[in-house]
Amino acid sequence: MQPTIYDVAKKAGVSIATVSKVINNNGRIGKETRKKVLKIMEELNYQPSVLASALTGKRTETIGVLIPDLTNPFFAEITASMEERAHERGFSVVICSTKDSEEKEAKYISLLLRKKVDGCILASRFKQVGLIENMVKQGIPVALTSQDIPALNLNTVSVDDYKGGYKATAYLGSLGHKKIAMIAEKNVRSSHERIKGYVDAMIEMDLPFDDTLIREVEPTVTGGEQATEELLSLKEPPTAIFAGNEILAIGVSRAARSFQLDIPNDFSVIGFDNTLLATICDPPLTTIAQPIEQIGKQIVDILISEINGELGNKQRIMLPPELVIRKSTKELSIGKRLDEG
Amino acid sequence: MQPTIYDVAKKAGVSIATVSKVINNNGRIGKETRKKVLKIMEELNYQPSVLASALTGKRTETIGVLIPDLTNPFFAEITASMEERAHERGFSVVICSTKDSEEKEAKYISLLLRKKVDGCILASRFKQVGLIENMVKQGIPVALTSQDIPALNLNTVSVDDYKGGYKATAYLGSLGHKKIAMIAEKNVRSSHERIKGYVDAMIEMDLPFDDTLIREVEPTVTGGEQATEELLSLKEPPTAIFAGNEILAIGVSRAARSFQLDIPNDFSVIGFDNTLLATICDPPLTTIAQPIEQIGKQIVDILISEINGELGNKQRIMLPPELVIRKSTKELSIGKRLDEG
DNA sequence: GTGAAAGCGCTAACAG
DNA sequence: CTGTTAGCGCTTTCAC
Repeated sequence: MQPTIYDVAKKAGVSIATVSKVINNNGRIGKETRKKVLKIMEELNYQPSVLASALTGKRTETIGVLIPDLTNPFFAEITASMEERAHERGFSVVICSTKDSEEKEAKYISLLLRKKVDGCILASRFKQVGLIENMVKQGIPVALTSQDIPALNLNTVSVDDYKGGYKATAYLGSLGHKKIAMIAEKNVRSSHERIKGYVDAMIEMDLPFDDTLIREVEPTVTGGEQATEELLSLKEPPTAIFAGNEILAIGVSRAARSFQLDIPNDFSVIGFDNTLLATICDPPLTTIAQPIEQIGKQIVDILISEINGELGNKQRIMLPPELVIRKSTKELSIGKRLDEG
Repeated sequence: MQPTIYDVAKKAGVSIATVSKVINNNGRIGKETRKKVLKIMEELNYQPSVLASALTGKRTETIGVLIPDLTNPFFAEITASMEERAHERGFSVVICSTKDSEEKEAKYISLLLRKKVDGCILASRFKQVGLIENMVKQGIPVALTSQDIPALNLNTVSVDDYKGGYKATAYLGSLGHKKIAMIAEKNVRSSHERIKGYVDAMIEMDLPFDDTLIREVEPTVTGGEQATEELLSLKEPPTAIFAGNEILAIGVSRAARSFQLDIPNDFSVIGFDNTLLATICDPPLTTIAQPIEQIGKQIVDILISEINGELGNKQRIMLPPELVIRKSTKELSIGKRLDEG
């Protein structure tokens, strides 16, 4: 159906070797010959088969990307960034949503192996370290993003979650808030780091806190909502909450509103990630921005470097998070401060 | 690096033909032999190369998906649904974001052709009909979603945009709103259909309207915001707006609020799509739901049927949209009705 | 039941 | 400069 190199060769009256050379722009080819071959390729709308090419030892120009869930704006955005960069670099990406299922992780890794992808990016929350080791052993380049597995020596690009947690909390403190709570996603390494940042900032600011102020929940709107309701029902409720991501932050806002609290006048919320959601919700969220674009771009670049064998030793890059101030945070009003006296 | 069929054959003491047969579960193979080969494959962690297999005429088990933009929740959600279904059916997907660029459309189509994908899904806003015809001519199965190109006889799954527009408008009317405006996305076929639905509903309800009540804008929050500001500045401003999608609807809400209008008490908004955004914004949006899951699933199923040659003639499926009532719409208050006399 | 061998479309020496 | 040829890893007749 689709023309092959033979069709081009025959029609151009040359050998397939010659055609191959003009395709790959190598070897010495006469100017006229090249022009003729090019013309025929055009006429036939010939597209060289990446399959056949890869079979002879070249690359498939494909990288596999495993993410937990495309419908989560954070992953959608980072995937978009990886996809864009990969295409710029001549690679395409095959996306696999693991849904946090170990079964799917295994299935997709095997799938990617069979398809002979040139490399793999595991974005966040990949569970089975053994599978990763297996790939590495088979010689396929692997890179991690938004998660670090210190036990493995792998290329990694992630944001400094600890610093992000610290910054968020410190900012709330700088606004005069004393009672600051944190709602974090459960069972995720990066979330633990954010909590550590929160804790250290609280200690450093000499602000009292205890376990009741730290909630680990499912990363859903209702998760954030319920935790907030509980927190606001405390005898001494927090005046500000640091939410570990923006889905949670939206839950926080919703609960606060149901308690008749005006954001940011009565109550402040800060999120984490800086996805579309932060700009879209009302009021727009103050948040700790991850450089999503840059993370995606850089992880792809590093993976491709490794594929090209250009990498000496593994890269471990930690990008700084940044505070983005919008409308969901405000100085604690004098009245409130006096209340807390 | 990775083991091949030869490695397995040698270690198992059989020929590669035999191994091939056990892989594909065809031909007659002795029970013992099969067991032994299977065991060796396991030991070697052998993954048959899809490349080599495809080169002999089998499928690549890959489908290409072209969408405008992954960071748009609607496309992210539909992509997620397609990806999930494709994997269930044994296919993987390579994602290409066209960013509405004709250059990228052409580049990605060519890429997918070179990779020998088994088929292609074009999701919305694909511009160059010629490119599609080309693929079809080369024998590549193509399916369309969220867009119909009546000139081409292609498999299509989309929502009934006309009916959706009609329903949205009729619902607003049923709430007592008389002055209903529409803000739609520019230059998109499906958007035009939604407008038609709006117009027909207005006429049928005998509600007055003219061109000033219909705005076509860029599909951004600010697009929706500005249009709404203009509409609300009219001598007789609308009491309800039908937004062509949820990004626009969020812009509408924002502008309404800046006009000191309370949603839904003073002002109603209805959106279209029913993405995450509708549930997340405040108040949650009443909207016309597209069956996103189903669209994604069905388009994949149809494409695979065509790949398998199981399809007699092309399918053109139009799914019904559904009204989802949330908190952004409300009966027009008596006061307002009297005002309007 | 099993294996030998041709061929899928292309690349990479190696000749000429 | 251009062509011949031997694979790449696998499938598929066709013999045995």
